[in-house]
Amino acid sequence: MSRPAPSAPPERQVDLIRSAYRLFSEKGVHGVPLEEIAGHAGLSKGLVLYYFKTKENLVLATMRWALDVTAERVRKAMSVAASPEGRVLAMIDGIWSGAETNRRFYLLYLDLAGHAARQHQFTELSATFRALENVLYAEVIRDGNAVGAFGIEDPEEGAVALRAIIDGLFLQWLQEADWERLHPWYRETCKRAALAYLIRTPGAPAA
Amino acid sequence: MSRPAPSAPPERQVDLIRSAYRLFSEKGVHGVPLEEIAGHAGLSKGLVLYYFKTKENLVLATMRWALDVTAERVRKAMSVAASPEGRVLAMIDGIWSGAETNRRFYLLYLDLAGHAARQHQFTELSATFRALENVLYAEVIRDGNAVGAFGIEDPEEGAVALRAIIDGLFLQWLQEADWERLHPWYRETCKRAALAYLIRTPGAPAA
DNA sequence: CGCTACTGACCGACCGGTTAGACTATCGAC
DNA sequence: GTCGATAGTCTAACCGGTCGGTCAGTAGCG
Repeated sequence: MSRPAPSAPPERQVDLIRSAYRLFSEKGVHGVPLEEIAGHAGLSKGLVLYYFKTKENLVLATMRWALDVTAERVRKAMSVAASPEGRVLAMIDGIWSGAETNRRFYLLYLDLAGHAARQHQFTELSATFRALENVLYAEVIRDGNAVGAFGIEDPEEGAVALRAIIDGLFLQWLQEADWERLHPWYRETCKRAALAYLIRTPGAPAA
Repeated sequence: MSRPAPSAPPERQVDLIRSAYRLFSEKGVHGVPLEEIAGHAGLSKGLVLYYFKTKENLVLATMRWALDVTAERVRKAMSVAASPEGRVLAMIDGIWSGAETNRRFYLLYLDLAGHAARQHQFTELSATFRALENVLYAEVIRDGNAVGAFGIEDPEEGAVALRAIIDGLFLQWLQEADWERLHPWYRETCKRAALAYLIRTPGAPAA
């Protein structure tokens, strides 16, 4: 009754990953027993191990999934605008899409960073993700340079710095007690800081 | 013999905190049992609970201690230089003091951020620390504005952004597989990014 | 004697992982 | 067409290790 027709098998794995994602970001990876993840998805603990073999695998899969979804969201947000400044602003709007979503993702991302610094399984995962994102950022910067809007000598380094501004603001924002109210302020601060960094000669438009 | 003359009582607590600090940053707060911390300091587990009552208290005390020590180090580093640019550079040199030290501190700081976002005990601690640091940053920016070296409208916001650059670079650096080699590069990138953000009109000295 | 520092044995909860088996579902053999 | 056989999905009960915390008690010291 509770599980009438066994739907498509891969379906269940995604259910588990989704409920793991939510719980991990709420309580931290170490704070969530497998039983809770399974229960939250209406399944039994044994099934989690059946599909993922170990908890670490589940964590890995969950992070991969979250990274993919988020990267895709950002990529989509960037593709609309035309001018370099516009693309940066659109990108930042896309990244700071909503308090709840951002909080969930970045809390998990924090866990990932901690794991990446200590276990090479996670190091690879985070390196891949960062490399992908940084290519995007560098692209935007290169475009901006080409039109004369930005003046960044080394676009690769610029990408790292731009990313630092974003990540660093998220890191601070996460620790705010009233993060929900402050979300818009951090988003706008992010825009201002990013443009202040990228645009070397203010007031001078295209070349 | 092993504990001949009971030295000053607070001595032992600092021993425990120091060994906790080292182990927490190596393996993460959840990865270190009390017994290991005590053993590492040549004491028994019971004593840890005797002094700190709970593990959470020990974690709190350890983070407080690490924050204090680090803040003091940064404060000292800033006080030497004269020009605004010089102070910023000295500050960044002071912050990026060494790969080992930085890694230890920031890995613990990452844990703190995660806890701060979920438990209000830690929220307060991190808020206090951030407030203190941001006052320092804002001060430097205000000084730079006054001499015409910087062009930041809102020094408070500038402090948050400056901090974001630093934290964000640390966050990325931590996840690098070869963090030891890359430490100098990140430090210099930090300087360039900070100055690029702070100095609005390059080439234009004092007002 | 009483106080503080300290230990080691112990307890109970928690949790990742194992296992035996139930319940289909598909498919070939007759 | 139906009857095993085999495979895939899923559960519930269980196991064993780990770890925070308790406690009874010892040792030195004023």
